[in-house]
Amino acid sequence: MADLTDHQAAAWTSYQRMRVRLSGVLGRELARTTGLSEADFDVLVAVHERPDDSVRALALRCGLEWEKSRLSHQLRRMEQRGLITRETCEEDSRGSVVRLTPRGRELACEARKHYDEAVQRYVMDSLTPEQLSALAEIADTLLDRIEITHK
Amino acid sequence: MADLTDHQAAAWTSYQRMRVRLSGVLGRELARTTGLSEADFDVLVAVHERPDDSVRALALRCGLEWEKSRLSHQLRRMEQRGLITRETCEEDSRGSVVRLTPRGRELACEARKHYDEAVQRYVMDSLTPEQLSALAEIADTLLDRIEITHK
DNA sequence: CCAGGCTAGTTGATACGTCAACCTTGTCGT
DNA sequence: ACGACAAGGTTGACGTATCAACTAGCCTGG
Repeated sequence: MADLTDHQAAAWTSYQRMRVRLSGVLGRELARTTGLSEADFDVLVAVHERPDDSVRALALRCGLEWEKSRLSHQLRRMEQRGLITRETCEEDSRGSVVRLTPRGRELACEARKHYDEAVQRYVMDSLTPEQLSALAEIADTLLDRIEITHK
Repeated sequence: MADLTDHQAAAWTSYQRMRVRLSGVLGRELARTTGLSEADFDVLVAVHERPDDSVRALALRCGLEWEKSRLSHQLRRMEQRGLITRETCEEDSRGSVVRLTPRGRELACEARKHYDEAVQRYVMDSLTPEQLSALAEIADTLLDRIEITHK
């Protein structure tokens, strides 16, 4: 197996730096404007997308592609801060149903607004339509690749 | 400020999924083959690139673009595991100098090999040269953008 | 129907990251 | 020369991520 070429290594470095910086600024933007972490945000948005602002924990877990213990810890903290509630599930009493509190709903909307605006500002405003399409295509290609070699 | 278009939102989602999956597989690859975390790896490689396998903590911090407390915590853990040592700096007794232990050096080389091979396998093998160049250009564009709006 | 295994979720331990407070040492203006 | 301030690092507290072990409810073959 040959080493990476200089060109490849440079591209990889740029990607890594971009990745770190980007989640840095987006995360700080969220924290500053709403006091939420990205994990909080992901959960709130995912739940808010469901009818009734409530969803089975299992479905949430699959949608987010999170470890079950990660979700469990995160939900515990969010419940303590009054963003969500947890009830035991009707159909399967092993399961639990997550529901947004009014405060959770409010923050979800607020955060979504700020977040999208930041993505617009930091990403969409800088890339040409061709670049954006190229990025999507690259991402989907790599996702397929990972999927395949890991199944 | 207009909402993101469907196309933009889809591209962003793909990027996010790719980002998460990719660091997931690369991280697990490192852990499996060498027992190192990505943080360990970044430090070991950065130090190993220096003459004498040693470097001023400050320089390391700048190179990695890490918070100072992050580096401090990380170095403490790595010192405990026998990967590095810390001595007080000659020229400036506030500072400290990080040095690889033999074991640290060995792991740095081993890990570098596995990591590059994984990048090759998961990324380079799937992308056309055009896609790779496009990715690098996108990353550099966004890095500039973040740099500018944040200075 | 019931024993084994499977599944949903929780818990505890440990590692990682960030923030703010702190300590020590250098530096610079006066 | 000295006092204030800045810089390099450490520490503690807290939130976050992962792994492994566990609990409890469901389901299926015999």
